[in-house]
Amino acid sequence: MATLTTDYDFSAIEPKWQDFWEQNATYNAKDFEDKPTCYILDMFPYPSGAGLHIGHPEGYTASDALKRYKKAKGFNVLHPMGWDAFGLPTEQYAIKTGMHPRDTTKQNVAHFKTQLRQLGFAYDWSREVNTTDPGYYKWTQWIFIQLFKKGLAYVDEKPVWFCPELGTVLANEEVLNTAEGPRSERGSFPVERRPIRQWVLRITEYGDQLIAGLKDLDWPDSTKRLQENWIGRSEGAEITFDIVGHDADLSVFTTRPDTLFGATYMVISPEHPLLSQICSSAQSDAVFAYAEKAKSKSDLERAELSKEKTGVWTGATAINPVSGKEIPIWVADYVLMTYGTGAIMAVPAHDARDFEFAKEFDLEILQVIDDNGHAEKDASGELSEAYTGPGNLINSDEQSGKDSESAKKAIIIQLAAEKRGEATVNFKLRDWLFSRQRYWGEPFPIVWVSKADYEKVDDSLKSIERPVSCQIDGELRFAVALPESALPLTLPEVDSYTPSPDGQSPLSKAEEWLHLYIDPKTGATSSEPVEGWVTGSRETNTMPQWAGSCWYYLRYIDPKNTDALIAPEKEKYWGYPDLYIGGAEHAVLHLLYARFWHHVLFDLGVVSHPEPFKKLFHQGIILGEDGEKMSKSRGNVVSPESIVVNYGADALRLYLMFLGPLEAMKPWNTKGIEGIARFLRKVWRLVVAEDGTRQAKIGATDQLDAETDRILNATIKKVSEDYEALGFNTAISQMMICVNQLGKADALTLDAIESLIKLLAPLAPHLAEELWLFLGHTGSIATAGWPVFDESKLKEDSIKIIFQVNGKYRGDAQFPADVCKDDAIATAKAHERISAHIEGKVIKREIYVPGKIVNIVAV
RNA sequence: GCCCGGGUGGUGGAAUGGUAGACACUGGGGACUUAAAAUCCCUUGCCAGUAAUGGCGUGCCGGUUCGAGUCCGGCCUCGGGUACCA
Repeated sequence: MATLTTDYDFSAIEPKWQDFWEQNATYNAKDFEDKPTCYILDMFPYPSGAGLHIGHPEGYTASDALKRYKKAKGFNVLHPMGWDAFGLPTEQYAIKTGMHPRDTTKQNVAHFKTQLRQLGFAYDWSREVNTTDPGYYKWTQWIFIQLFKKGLAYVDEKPVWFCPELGTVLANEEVLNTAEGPRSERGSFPVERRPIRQWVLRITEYGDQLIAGLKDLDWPDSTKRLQENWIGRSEGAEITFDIVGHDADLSVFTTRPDTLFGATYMVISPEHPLLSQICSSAQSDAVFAYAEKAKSKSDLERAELSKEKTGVWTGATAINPVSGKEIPIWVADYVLMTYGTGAIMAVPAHDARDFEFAKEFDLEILQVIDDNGHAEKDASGELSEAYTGPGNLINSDEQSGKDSESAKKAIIIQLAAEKRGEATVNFKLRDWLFSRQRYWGEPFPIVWVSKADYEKVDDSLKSIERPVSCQIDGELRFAVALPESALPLTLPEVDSYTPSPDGQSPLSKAEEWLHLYIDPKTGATSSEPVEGWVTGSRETNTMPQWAGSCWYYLRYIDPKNTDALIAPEKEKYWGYPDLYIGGAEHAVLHLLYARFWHHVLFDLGVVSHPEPFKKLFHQGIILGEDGEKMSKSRGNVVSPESIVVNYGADALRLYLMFLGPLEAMKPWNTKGIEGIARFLRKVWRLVVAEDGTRQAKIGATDQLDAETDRILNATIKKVSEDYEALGFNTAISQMMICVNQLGKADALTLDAIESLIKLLAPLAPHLAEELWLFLGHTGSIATAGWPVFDESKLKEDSIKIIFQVNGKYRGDAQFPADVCKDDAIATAKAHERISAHIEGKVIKREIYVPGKIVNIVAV
């Protein structure tokens, strides 16, 4: 099968080896093989119609190279690929063209796969997964049922972001705050708030575990911190205030119970349920008008327009539970209904927002924490800013004199005794809005039945501790899970993929699919009435795209299992991914959602480790040549395909890695690839002579000259270490140095050339395989092992010592490797330039760093 | 505002506290060639000098050190994330 070209002809070489790896299953993982395992995971792509972007091959080259390196080192490597194929663009295309999203997906996947192959990525395609495959989403639905039964899923009608253009609700995280107002992240369409019935997952119940689990993860610190901030755990207290003249009381959450004596007013959110009850008749018009205005604004708009604080007094007052003072209750939109209790105690002296508000409306500011001179004051000694630091309490009756920390505890204990408060923990993290009013997603395996029928349904199909109910078409309905035997619940065929303008999913029009009869004992379903069965209607929402991507890394381990999500013995053999490579744009959402599901699966006993991704690496973004983000509108997009045509996949791979550190954001530079192309031609010519025969100097000696030998061994060492640490850019530099040196040498050993080719193989696999074959080997270089360096060859027999005067370089000299301190210093002082610099000066110190430096300190 | 990253030649980037600029790209010069491509060699931080050499140089200011791109403190600036979370 050899193509004996005399020149480096990548277009002939590359497809041949791509076929070879696939046909020989060279890089397929083998379950239970008696070798150390290595599971390398890429973030799987959404197969869009546009095909691969230059950003995809960056991370994928790194993982492919690492995979080949690990394989050569003797690991049983699992490196799979799949498709995150549910999602909006495909569905938008379906709405426009009427083409079934399934068919579009099939085409796009085929295109992506071809492109990935052309780049030489040798995935284990026998383990390919596709989130839209019923055999896959059967288990996505299965996981949902487990969440449902554990009481971690519920339905809520609440104001959510709705995008009329996309016809669906969006999670808070999928909405961007732009100059034109809130817009959808995908497509940048206007979005609005609408109350719609939603499935929600109680991710907040895992808040503590998700924070605690971060501690042992080998992730970039910045990503861990990002998740930590996003979860936003804060410890504090819930405190109850009596309202004057009302039976109702008002609870607030605070992280600063130590400042309670300084609470001089309270604020409730405009959406607070108590608002209409407590506001006085005199104030009700003003309060109502204010609340209406606030409601029309979103959280994002409120924040945006928050240059000045606004608010209205409700006419009500509350009692400060420790000072007994009567304090006014205001309504203001700077207090969010979605965090804590939707109401706060305002301590203007020690909270920047409350301070600003108090100044605006001339409310009392009482300092209760001694700032020790840290806070700015005006001429009359009044605070001119809030002091938010800790300190000893003042103006706080019996608590005065205590420091913040002990006062917090003391006040909580006191309040708890009076049943007016308790220590609590709050999270910034909200429950996860888990439904979309779309067609192209996993259907919920849920049937809605009446209350009377619900009571007949077997417990195994229910969320027992927390029954899920809601109003559908004016009737109270209860959620029942389908039994496992009914999975997968597949998508029905529909006439139109267009969601209705009222926010109903296209599935709501699939009448035959929608209405059914269900056996209350087993959950079996039928489209015809059966004696003793009850009527029900299916859930018409579908799951968001995150669902399928939450657990795909598990399915690669056991992709075809029809009886379980994953077989326990395979799960134990492979464990979790040893390395997960993907963009930092998923630092919060995908990685948090997947961790949440994995924690739940761990609690269910499905997996044996609580955390899915022990080690995470973010590849950087490749910018356009103008240093800006690549985008069609800027016209700076580089297509991988055109590079492959002109330079070959090996050149593209090498160049992507040579651009800079993998984690860095770096601009593309088309000219730079010439250097890599030159390098590959040099490697080729180092082995293959112009007449197509082996270069005569290979094997012309059985001993390399010392310098070449040293550089070769140093290269094996550095390249191995760099691959291990994903430092591909410096590995390539070192291989260039090595190739330049091998080119200079008069005679080479065969072993030297073979070592170099092995080192290069992970990054330029096609070229390496071809040269390996050319040198007379049969079979893949993947099985040829990894070169080993000889430590003794790294030592130079003469070493260069740098001479400095006062820390400045002034010369150097060669010494035998075992030179002693006194000789080095004596030689330095005798050196022409050194003596010129120390002449007439007093030598104060002589520093000798063995084998490296002599520094003479002279004044 | 807060939280992360960065700032090194004309460019991408190298540098366990030890000669800053490895390795490349670009530019300049040369060899080979009828010519071009390819290839090879020299050169390429700035200033002064024919040169040897000297001075200056890793965003800015200061500190620690015999010695700082690297460690510490304070700024400036660019990029990303976040948005009143009590």
